[in-house]
Amino acid sequence: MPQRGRPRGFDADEALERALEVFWRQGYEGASMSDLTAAMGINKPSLYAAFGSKEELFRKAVARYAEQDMGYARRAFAQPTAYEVVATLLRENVLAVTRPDRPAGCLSIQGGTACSSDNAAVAGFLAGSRLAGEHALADRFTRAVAEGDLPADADPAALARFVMSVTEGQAIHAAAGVAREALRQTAEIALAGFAAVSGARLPARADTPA
Amino acid sequence: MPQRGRPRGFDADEALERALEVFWRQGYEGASMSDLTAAMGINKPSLYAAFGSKEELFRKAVARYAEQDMGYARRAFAQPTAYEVVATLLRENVLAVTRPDRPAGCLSIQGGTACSSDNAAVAGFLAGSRLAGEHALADRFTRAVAEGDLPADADPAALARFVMSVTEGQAIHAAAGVAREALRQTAEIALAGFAAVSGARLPARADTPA
DNA sequence: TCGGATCAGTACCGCTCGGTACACAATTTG
DNA sequence: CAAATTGTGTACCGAGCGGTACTGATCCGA
Repeated sequence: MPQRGRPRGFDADEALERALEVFWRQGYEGASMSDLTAAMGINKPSLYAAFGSKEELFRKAVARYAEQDMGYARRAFAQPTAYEVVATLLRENVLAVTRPDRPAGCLSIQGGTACSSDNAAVAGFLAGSRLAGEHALADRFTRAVAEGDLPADADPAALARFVMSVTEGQAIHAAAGVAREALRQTAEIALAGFAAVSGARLPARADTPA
Repeated sequence: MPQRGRPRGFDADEALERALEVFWRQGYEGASMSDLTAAMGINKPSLYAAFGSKEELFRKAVARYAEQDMGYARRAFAQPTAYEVVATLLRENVLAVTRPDRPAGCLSIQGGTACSSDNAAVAGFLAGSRLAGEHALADRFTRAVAEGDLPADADPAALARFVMSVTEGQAIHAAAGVAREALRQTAEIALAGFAAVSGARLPARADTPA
């Protein structure tokens, strides 16, 4: 479709990226429209024309986040065994929540776990998307049981809940300023614990780094 | 000291309790002064006279929370062995974050992990108090190494970080509505993982419930 | 070159925020 | 009783909130 009217004077993708970082650092309620427009380099009417409302902007930011910052989760799910799925998930999560070029922690939690009653939908939306990820991990574990790299009596949902609890706790630690190397240690403890408790089949060659 | 002037028309302790619950459910920024005064049953000037400011009220609420809702942590630290410390901590944490008579989750996280730049001190204060608890757990593990119920090569700080990550993740799960029984499973997985990885000396009689 | 369409910028909307001035009520002390 | 002291309730403060009306500027197709 050919363009009609005056062309947009800013890159919507880049503006969304800036908004994402503000939401990540300050949370949904803590990010004011002034904070957002200042970071995005546009005025409010442009923001509303391009993104609809503050809440729609937030949801689009979360979608962008899921695509470009949670990609490691999809890579993890594609690993051949449950052990490697968890190893990838835990280790990549440490990197993701401590990237020097991004805010610390995870948007899904920093965005807001508690909100005023007006914005309860935002907290609910974030909680729901985290639980959806957990459900996907449980499904992956169910497949692992079928494929024999988890024992038949393993509880996929409970194991997934354990792994996600660790990653969420790590995200909170990162947001509190805990260093990447410290979180790496924790991830290895959690991984070894997962292996011991789940009875997961281990990979042939040890891949625990020195 | 004898009373002078008009006596206070409300119970400050009970009012603080109501404020605590509002902060717990809605977070520091999500709780407006109107929300607070409505729940406390007093007017704003009374609140300011009795508690100073919104932030001071919050800090007092957190102190009260630490005393009456985190008591299980002190009980846990008093257990005779590292294994029992962790078992108590994880199991009692599940109960604490899913009490039917309280908001779901944990005030220290629901209070706010991310804030507007004006309120950054609040998020920092909460993060600091969580890390202080973790440090206390690490110290308890150091003692356990000395007492021989953790092996000499155990890393107290890393183990403490692991345990706290799990409890924080569980708190987030609870706030998202995950049921107590589900979190109990997760706690048992984490406990068994801790035992396996740390090499903690197990208690003589198995105390894993059916 | 002109009309329709879309975007940008200013200036504003009603509302709520955290916080307070002030008059009045209730109590103790003399 | 009066004076001193402290809490209560109303009514208000300046500031910032999320969101928008409106005026120009800038593009396209005819």
